[in-house]
Amino acid sequence: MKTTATTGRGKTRRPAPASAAPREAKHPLACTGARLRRVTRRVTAFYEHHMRASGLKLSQYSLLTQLSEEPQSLTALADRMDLDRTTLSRNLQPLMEQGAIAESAGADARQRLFFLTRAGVKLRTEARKQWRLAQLDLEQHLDPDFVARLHEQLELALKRLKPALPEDN
Amino acid sequence: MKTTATTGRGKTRRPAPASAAPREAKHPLACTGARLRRVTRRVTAFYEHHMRASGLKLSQYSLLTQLSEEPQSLTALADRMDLDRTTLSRNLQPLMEQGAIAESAGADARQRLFFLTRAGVKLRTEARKQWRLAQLDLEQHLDPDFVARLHEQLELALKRLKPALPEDN
DNA sequence: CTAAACTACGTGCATATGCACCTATTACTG
DNA sequence: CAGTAATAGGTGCATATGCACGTAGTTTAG
Repeated sequence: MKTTATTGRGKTRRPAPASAAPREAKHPLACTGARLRRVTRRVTAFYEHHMRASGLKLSQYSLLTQLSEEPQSLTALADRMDLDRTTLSRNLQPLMEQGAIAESAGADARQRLFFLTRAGVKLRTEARKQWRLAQLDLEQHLDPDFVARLHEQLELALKRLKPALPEDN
Repeated sequence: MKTTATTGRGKTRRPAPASAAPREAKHPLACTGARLRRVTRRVTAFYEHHMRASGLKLSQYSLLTQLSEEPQSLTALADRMDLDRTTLSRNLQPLMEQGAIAESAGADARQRLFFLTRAGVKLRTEARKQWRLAQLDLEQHLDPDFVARLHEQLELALKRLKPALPEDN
């Protein structure tokens, strides 16, 4: 196998082929998804670092926070968080085993309503301190206004993508 | 097993306990991490939907793209993508089994240099068409300028967070 | 030159994420 | 009311993600 077959130095930054679509005349059409994923990885690491002491992952803290507002069914929570039902179901397990979250039957025999136990409330309250430090530290690194603008953009993106992929099938 | 015992009245949705949250006068100090993760989930789903036909996940396409520039070692690639080395190592496996990526020894006996095989190049070329449609569709949903601004912000965030968590230990 | 330090990578474990497919209830319909 | 559609969840499978810890090759201190 020729190791360098396809390599051939690709640094010749093309001088705009003048033939491309108008949209790309401006930007190189980079992958938004990959960028988002990458930034999310780094930012997540940032939070995890701070929240380590709390014994909660960022995702778990988020879950507790969502449930702290009111008991919710799996589907409702999944919709609210843009999470797959089955993912959410499994994400809840460690927290249930840990006794932070419990479930009760809903009006519907199929439904399971999840809610924070007393221990869960306490756990979240403690973790919130760490989360707060993480958030403040992040805003210090990124600049508070920058973060505020980013939040607006993220919210807007969510709104605009909502109808884009409602429920495929 | 029904754990409903302790629950009793699960439907007593408490009327918003007059929450004491006067702290954040300016903004509600929302979680940037959770928002990013949520948007990333939705955007990822958007891409996956389009790329389905290619047989590649967005993450795999990203990997192939990174490697298409030049063969790289695990660590180098991991650094470049803000990915944990071990995560990257495992993400490469399906692509290697699939024959899209292969490895060769580097100058250093410890190192493994990964590169696209001929099949990998082809696979990526094909997938790129789908990716392109996804990207264009996304930009149509979000507005191209919006996306451009978002990219700038994400890049800036990366830059500003770079020194924040170099290599913990 | 040898032992410690460093570097590149791997394994086991735990969680995160979503799809295809399956079961149990409930709602709807003729 | 039987039969079907719609709803709420679950399981198995595959990938994604990162940490703690372990191993082998490399560099460096003495």
